[in-house]
Amino acid sequence: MSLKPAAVKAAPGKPVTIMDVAKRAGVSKGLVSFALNDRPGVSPESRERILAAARELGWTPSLRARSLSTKRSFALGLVVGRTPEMLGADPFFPSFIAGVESVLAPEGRALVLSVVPDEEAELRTYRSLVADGRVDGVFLSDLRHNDPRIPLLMELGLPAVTLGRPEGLSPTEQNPSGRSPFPAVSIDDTLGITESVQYLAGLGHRRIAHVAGSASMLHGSRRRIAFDDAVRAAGLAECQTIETDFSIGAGAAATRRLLSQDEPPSAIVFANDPMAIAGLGVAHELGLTIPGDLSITGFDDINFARYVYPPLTTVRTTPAQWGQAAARTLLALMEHGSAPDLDLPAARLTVRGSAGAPVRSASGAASVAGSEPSR
Amino acid sequence: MSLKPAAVKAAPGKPVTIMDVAKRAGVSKGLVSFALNDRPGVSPESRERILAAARELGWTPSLRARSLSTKRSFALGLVVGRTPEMLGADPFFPSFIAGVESVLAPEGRALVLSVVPDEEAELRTYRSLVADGRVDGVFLSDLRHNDPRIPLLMELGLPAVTLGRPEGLSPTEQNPSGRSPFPAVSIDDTLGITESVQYLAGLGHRRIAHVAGSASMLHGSRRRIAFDDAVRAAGLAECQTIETDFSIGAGAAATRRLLSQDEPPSAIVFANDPMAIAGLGVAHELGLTIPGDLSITGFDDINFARYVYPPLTTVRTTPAQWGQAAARTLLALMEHGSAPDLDLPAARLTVRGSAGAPVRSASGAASVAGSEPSR
DNA sequence: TCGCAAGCCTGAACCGGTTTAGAGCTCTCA
DNA sequence: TGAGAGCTCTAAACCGGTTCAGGCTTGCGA
Repeated sequence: MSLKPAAVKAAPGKPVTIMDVAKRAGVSKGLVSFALNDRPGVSPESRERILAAARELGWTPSLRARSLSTKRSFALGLVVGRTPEMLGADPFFPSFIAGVESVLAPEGRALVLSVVPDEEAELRTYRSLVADGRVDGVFLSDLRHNDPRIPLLMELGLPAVTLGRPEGLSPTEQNPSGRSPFPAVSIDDTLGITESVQYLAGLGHRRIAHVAGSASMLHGSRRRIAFDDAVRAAGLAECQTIETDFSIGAGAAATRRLLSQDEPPSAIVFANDPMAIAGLGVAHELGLTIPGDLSITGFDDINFARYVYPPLTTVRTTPAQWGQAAARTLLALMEHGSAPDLDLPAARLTVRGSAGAPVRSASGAASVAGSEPSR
Repeated sequence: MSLKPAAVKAAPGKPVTIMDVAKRAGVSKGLVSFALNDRPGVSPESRERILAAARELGWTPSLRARSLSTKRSFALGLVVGRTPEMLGADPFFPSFIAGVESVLAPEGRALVLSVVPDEEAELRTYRSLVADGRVDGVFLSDLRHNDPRIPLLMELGLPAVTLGRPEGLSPTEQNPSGRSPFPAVSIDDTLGITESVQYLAGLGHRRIAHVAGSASMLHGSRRRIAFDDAVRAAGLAECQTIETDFSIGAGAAATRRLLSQDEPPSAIVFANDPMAIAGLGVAHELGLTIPGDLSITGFDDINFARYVYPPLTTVRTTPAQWGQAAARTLLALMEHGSAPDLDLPAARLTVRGSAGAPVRSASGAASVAGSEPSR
């Protein structure tokens, strides 16, 4: 009885099917299916015989056939609505995807990725993913106010997990409560902003500016609100906020604008690291010393943050863990029909060198023109 | 005759199938299939009637059923063998993927993405993608010497496109010529390195170092050879090369090592931008002025390059266009069974501020303090 | 007028699984 | 002893397309 190992598929002629296994085990193909999906109604002996036959033949059920009869695709989708530049600048997605993959791969699930430039293409993509039955569920990132994707996914009946808790959905006929029906996996990012402001205020900064992300994005406006709250709590005068689109270029432009004012801020809180790094560059270009003349904090703790000069004081997030948690939640949702919301540990401030005590504490900003103030 | 637009699927009950269309058009389902895939043997009238029926019912053929009977998946795969950190630091893949997507989406093809940490997982992933019939072809990036993926893909019979021309395959039984059977889409990256060295030499640099990528990667060793050649052509003494793994951290460490020598280089050519940016940080930290005390060039022209200080002189590559070209080539390969190699325009040097004339031309390292040379 | 080819079309097999109705058997309990 | 329950298992339908063998018309040349 030569038990050939699975690897020996020998004849490249025809792939082995469930029928081959059934014949070899001397049962019907239906029973093979039952055994494989370990469902009740198969005697232990038969089950063993069937599994052995499958092993010997090196048989794996055809995903395609399974897909057709079960109407599932065993794949999850991620649609990223960003321009290539925005995507490239921000390491969030690569890390997030790596986290997702680390959960999906062992489960035999694949990830279908789409990158689309605008909202119209984004919605169209969800529609076609569903129409083609490409995916069984999707990840929803970069939540926006009154996000059109949520009613769309409800309409399409596609399971989803949101990265963060959606808010500001206007109630619709289908969704009178205005609440998202999808589980949310969230990381509190307000604490990091709060800590940043507290830290800066504690160092003696009185004029702190905020280079915010797009207010149409939930995390953009949330961080902005956290900033305002923290500023108020710290008893600082009103502090300036500039809204951007989260892009590097916008971060540079905002920094330039802030620093060219009569009374420039002595510290800037950036809503993400790429903008903070651009801000660092602008400050250097203007001849400012960091953190002497200007303190800078970022958000995300991207890989670069540690290696720019001075190393960026920033808020550390963990996109890979977020990806893992989101993937697990989505799988659970699909398996049990529901899954609880999940809150990951809040993002905390990581202190490095880009923020420090201002050279002159409160009075006025150091003169900007010449690089060296007095000395 | 109410022609309901496709969008009106009304009854969410049962999805429309090819049978519904056949009935409505008064033909057999076989003929519908023929008409849809416009194959000969369908009269113009029938074809028109069938397409109209399909339109009226808003019918799209089921991808799953098509997959089962045609044994195709209408999806392409990309397996990225990088750690999350490496992936996140380098915007190559996001841009590349965006380019790929821009070609795939209109064709109704999807992209299946896998991120794996090591070579073993990488090879396993290709195997399971094929076993599951998830993809009809794959992109092969980050080519290595004697790349094990090439014989594997040949064995699996999976169409592929290589990013760059593979070399150094040892001949095997199946592949006695040792040549890759897959079309290659390449960008000459040696010109950029050559230009970098020429540019630096032209500015008066005599001691130019190279922080190279991993020599096990084809582009790593190719850039290194280009560097050596260019150095020789410029008549410079032997120049130092440090091999790294392309990571930011390694770039920083290499820079530190180079600059701590008795006779440090006056210019460093980095094999990618993340390392160059880290180099910039180290130089600043050591109190060096750039480009007065140290000139730096990078490779790739990532988004950050323009916004660091000083803006990075680097070699511009176009990953998105590479992605487009690779996707088109892969589609052509799958359609016609073969596709020609394609060479994209060579990457060229983009001059910004991070490289300049050394403060003191040849003799020794310049004094570090002042930033303005003479003017 | 017949034979034959070409064009159009149908019916059925097929892809490789899942699922369901029900057959056959054994066991239990009245 | 016989009805009914419970278990194991089979056969066949089904998912929704593609593909192929062959049937029916029609037209043309012999």
